[in-house]
Order: sequence, then C-alpha cells, then structure tokens
Amino acid sequence: MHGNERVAAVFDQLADLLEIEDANPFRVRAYRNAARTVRALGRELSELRAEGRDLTTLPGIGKDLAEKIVEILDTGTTEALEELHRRVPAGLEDLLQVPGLGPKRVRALHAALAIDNLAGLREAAQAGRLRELGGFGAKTEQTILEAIAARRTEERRHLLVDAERQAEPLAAHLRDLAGVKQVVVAGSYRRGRETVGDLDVLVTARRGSAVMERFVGYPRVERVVSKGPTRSTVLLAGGLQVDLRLLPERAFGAALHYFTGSKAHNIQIRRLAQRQQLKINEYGVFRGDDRLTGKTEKSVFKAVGLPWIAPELREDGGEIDAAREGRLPRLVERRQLRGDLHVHSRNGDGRNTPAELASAARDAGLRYLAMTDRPPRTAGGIDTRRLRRQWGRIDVLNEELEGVTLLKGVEVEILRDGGLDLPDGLLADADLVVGVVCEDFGLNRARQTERILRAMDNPWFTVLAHPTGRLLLECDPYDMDVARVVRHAAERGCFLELNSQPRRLDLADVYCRMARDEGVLLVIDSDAREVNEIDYLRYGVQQARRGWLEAAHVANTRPLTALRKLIAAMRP
DNA sequence: GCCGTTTTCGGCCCGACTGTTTTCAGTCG
Repeated sequence: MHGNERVAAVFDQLADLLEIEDANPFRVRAYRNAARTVRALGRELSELRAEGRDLTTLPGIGKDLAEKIVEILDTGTTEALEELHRRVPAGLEDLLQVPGLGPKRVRALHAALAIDNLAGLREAAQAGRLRELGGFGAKTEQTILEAIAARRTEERRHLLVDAERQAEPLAAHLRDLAGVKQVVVAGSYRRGRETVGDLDVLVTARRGSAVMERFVGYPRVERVVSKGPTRSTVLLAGGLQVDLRLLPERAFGAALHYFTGSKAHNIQIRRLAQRQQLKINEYGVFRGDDRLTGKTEKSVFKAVGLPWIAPELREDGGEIDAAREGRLPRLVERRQLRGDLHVHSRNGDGRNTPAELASAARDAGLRYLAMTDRPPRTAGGIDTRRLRRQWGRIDVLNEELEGVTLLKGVEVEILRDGGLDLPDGLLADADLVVGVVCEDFGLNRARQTERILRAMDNPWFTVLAHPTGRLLLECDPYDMDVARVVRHAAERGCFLELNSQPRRLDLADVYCRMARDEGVLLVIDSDAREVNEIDYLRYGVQQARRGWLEAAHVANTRPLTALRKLIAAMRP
C-alpha cells in the first residue's frame, strides 16, 4: 500500500480506534471524511505536496490533518496512530468489522471479558459467555457466531454489471405485484459507480399492498436480515445486500434524492437548505413544521434554488457550485456516440466476423467501427500478412456495407521500453493505432510513466487503451503518474480511451475529468469480443458522465470525417 | 478535527430496526 491509499487507511484506523475509545464523534467523523477526500482525490498527495500546494485547501483537511498527511507520506504512519495502538489492541479493529458489533459493544467486550481478537470472540460466544454481558443476549451471540463462520466480516463490493443483473429482475418481480406504482434502484447504482456495495430499492404502492412479503419472498433471497413495515433488508444468493424502502408517494422525490446520495452530496445540499431556514430529509423539504415539497427530485433541488443535478455528478465534486452558477455540464449521452474505435473480431481474440460486428454496430446506432485485432505472434515473428489481408477485406466489405463504415485499425503492444511491437511502416497504413500495455505491470512509477510517454510519441500512435490497466476488484492500476500522461496526451494531441468493459471502466471518472480539464479528447470504446458486448458502451458513457464529460470531450461523438481529420492531425 | 456571506466558538443528519430493555441503547445506512 502506498501514497493516498496508505493515508486514507491510516485515517480510517484512527477513526476506528478513536471510536472505540469513545472520543468525540465529530472528531471521528473528521477522520473518516478526510479518508474519503483522499481516496476520491484523483491526484497523488505526494505530487501536490511536491508542487507546494497547500493541503488545507482540500475539503475536510485542516492544519492538523495536513501535517499528519505529510507525516504518513514520509514514514508510513503517524505518531497519533502509534500512540493509540499503545492503548487500544489492534485486534479490536477486526471486531468492529463483525456485523452488529459497533464501538460500544467492542469496548464492552474488551472491558468485561478481555476479548481483543476474533478468535477470542468466537470462543466466548461458543462458551455462552457473551449473554452474561448487559446488552447482549442469546440471539446476539448466535448472530456473531454465524457472521464469523461465514467470514462475513468485511464488506464486499460488486461490479455494476453484476449488480444490474440482480437488480433488474428483482425490480421486475416487485413491479409485478398489484398496487405497486414506482420501483427505482437508487444509491451508488443510480449514480453509476463502477462498483456498488449494496442496492437501495425505493417503492411506492397503494396502501395495504404486500410489498414487503413480495420482497422477502423473492426466490433469490438467501437470508432476511431485517423486516419492518417501511424498511427491510435481505441478502441475495451471491452476497449482494438489498435494502427496500416503502415510501408514501408525496415523499418519493425527497427519498429518491436522499437515497441516491452520495452522502457527501447530501450533506452539502442539507447545509445549503439550513442557510435558507429549510430542512431536507427523506420525507420532504420543510420550513419549521410546514412541509413544502418532496414529490419529485426536481422540486427538492428547486427548493434550495438549484436546477436538477444528474445522479452521476452527485459526489460533492463541485456540482453544487456549478449548479448554482448555471454551469453544469451537458453530459454526454449514449445516443451521441457515432462510433467505436476498439473492437476485436474472429481474426483476433473475438468471436464474430467483421461483417457481423459491423451490422451489430449499425443496429446499435453507430456509423463507424474500427477493427483493432492484434496480429498473432508466430515463430518467425509477428504475422503481419494476415493483418494486411484483413485490411484488404475491409475495403471490399465497405463497398457493400450501408450505414456503417469499418476502419482499418490495429492493437499494438507497448513494449517494456516504450517501443511499439509493430513496424512503423505497417502502423502508417492503418486508419488508427490503439496502444496497450499487457506486460510488465510491475515497473516502478518513473519507468512505467516514461514507457507510456515514449509510446505516445510514436508518430502513428492514436489511442492509449485502458490507460491504467486496472481490473476492478481484481487488480490495481499499475503505478504511473497519470497526471503526466494526461498532460502529455494534451501536448501530443492523441486520445485517451475510456474502456467500457465493465471490469475495466478505465480511465476512472476522476481521470476523465482531469483529461477534460487538460483539453484531452477521450474515446469511449467497447473493446468488444463479441456482438453483444457493443452494448457495454453504455457503461462507458455512464462513467464518462461521472467524469463530467460532454459530447465535445469525446472524440467518437464526431462524424467520421471530423474524426479522420483529428487523427490526421496527430500524424506527420 | 473541520468550518464560517448569520458564527473564530459552537455547531457538526437522523430515522428505522433489532434485541434487549421494561422505555431504550446500539448499530446501520
């Protein structure tokens, strides 16, 4: 662990330990807020520091935390944490991760039974000693044992695409019940985050509808965590947790806003309301005891003098100021994409022919599509004759195709030293060249950055595909100075890709926004291996929206002639 | 510990559900 993540982890640890010590809850929250700020930063703290930037200008970071950041960057920890660790055993932090155990109970366990780790907790629960403690009973003991047995001690996140495959059938199941009016999945799912922790389902229905029964009776429900008249929680097979909230119709908008979040966005909106003597909660907008509105989300924003803000922007990333000043972005939409510049056919590691892909692309509303297979390596080197043959066939195909044009592309590997593994003579004959890193992820930051910069300097280089190499929930991005790569792309005039594969979504939202700010054009590509994956473009678009991108910032919203001009301008 | 166009001190979100209370504390989101 390094850099920002290390800083955030130390702050989270400080928050946990302080909470166990019963410190001022607002002080605890300050640490958690700071951890979140650091994770969402999009820039390396070490770089900001090197640039002499005042860290206290970051939201939620004051003098004290700025000093601690510097200390953690230098030493990996902070004296405050070491000091706390001398008083609070490290194992207590693990206990906090057990569902149902919060700081109060952890402290009680430690004080009364000297329990300071998970093993000790399990032993005491099995021996039936927990129930002797005030506030604990046989049921709690049982729940704790089950949680430890199932290793349900840490939260798991799920890819947006996986969550969608659970959410949509569940929503349909609820809509099928007579009396149900609206079913919306809110939360980070609605904001289009690349991974989601759980689903928040909001439902309005006629009085007396058996919504909760319908919900907990859904066939994929594995366990009912809680069930009440307005709120229930279940765990689906596969581990996704779903909260359902049954709402009165007049509060639907307020609840939709509240449960869409993000938390940080909501706090800012409520603060704005407070200044106008208003109170906003999930039931509506209030002045004193008078309920002013709440039926629609738009009415909630309007009550605090703002236009409706797209869910993708609600991360407390400046969207409220932008809304107030009338400079919210006109976010890119899926229907504005006219092409896809990164697709694999049967000539590479895809499953369909170029003709099949072309017709699928046309059906998906696209006007151009680049075949970007990678020429196979053979014993005698790289087989470029096959690629040339494919390009020849594309010329023939384009004669026959109507409504869509195929482009002659190629995916080329960026070598360890930043060279490209195909000769310039071949690249020059392609309509576009997509560069990828597929080996040597472990280079150090300086070398990895230099490698990418050098590759971009090749005169035929067009797009840096999946620029940071991350695989969500599987593999962290390789260590690279993204800010420098973005600036270099701006100088060089080449594109950066936003890869729409749901496990990539690379570039991440914060870097999309950085690219936008630096004047770099992005390309939203499907990287499809089969016709169905062209649909993945919608995930890319949603991620782009989270990065504040408008159609003007996305190269493949341009007509083909305009796109060709952009590419020509990059070339000698 | 942070923050400030009502404040440099005094705020900082709060309601639902569970399991344990015998009228509510703790946890969670």
